[in-house]
Amino acid sequence: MKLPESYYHNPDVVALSRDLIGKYLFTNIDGELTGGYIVETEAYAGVNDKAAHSYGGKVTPRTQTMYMQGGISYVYLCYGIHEMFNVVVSGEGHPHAILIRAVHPTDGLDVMMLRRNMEIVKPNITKGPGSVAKALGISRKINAMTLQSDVIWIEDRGLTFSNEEVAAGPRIGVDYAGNDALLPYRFYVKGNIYVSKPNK
DNA sequence: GAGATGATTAGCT
DNA sequence: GCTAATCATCTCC
Repeated sequence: MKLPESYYHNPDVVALSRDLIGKYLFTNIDGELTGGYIVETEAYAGVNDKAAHSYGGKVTPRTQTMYMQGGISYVYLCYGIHEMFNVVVSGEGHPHAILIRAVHPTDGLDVMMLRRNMEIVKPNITKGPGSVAKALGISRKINAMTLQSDVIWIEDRGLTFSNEEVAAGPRIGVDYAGNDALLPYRFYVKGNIYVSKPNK
């Protein structure tokens, strides 16, 4: 049921971001299975996107992961506190990535609560990219890991959302990117309680 | 080797 | 709504 390697080789990162809505993301870290279906994504489109780390074809020890063959993870630390999980897509040399911003949890809720230091399940348990990574146990240790592994993977369980249920809009937290900050590269399920920020 | 900064979040007002 | 927390990474010297 895992999405095949070829799924990630699509060079149209924006179309894939839309398609990932409703897919199931799972991790099996330290023997604890956690996961749920994706309700919010953002596309980061290669060398021409000012908001992407890879803008202008920049390659550094951190960003080299984005240039690898699609179908792997890209995990990195932001603000010294939050780790973010991205899916690398397209082919080698094309630094396209999709940031997973929110997940609707279905499995391992108790484990997520422990990781998040929560007593009860609240919507913000997997709301926002930093929260998703923490709840699912994602860390930089699994940077550049293939999504065909048994540690982290994405499944298609036949869940789909219609175009009426999915909205597109500008990305969050990329105001510095000038005109590119306005691109409708963010996709989310309207009204879902796990979606961050504007939600209508 | 030092200085600036960010795909953010939580907690308080 | 506002702001502190907090550090790997990048950019120059």
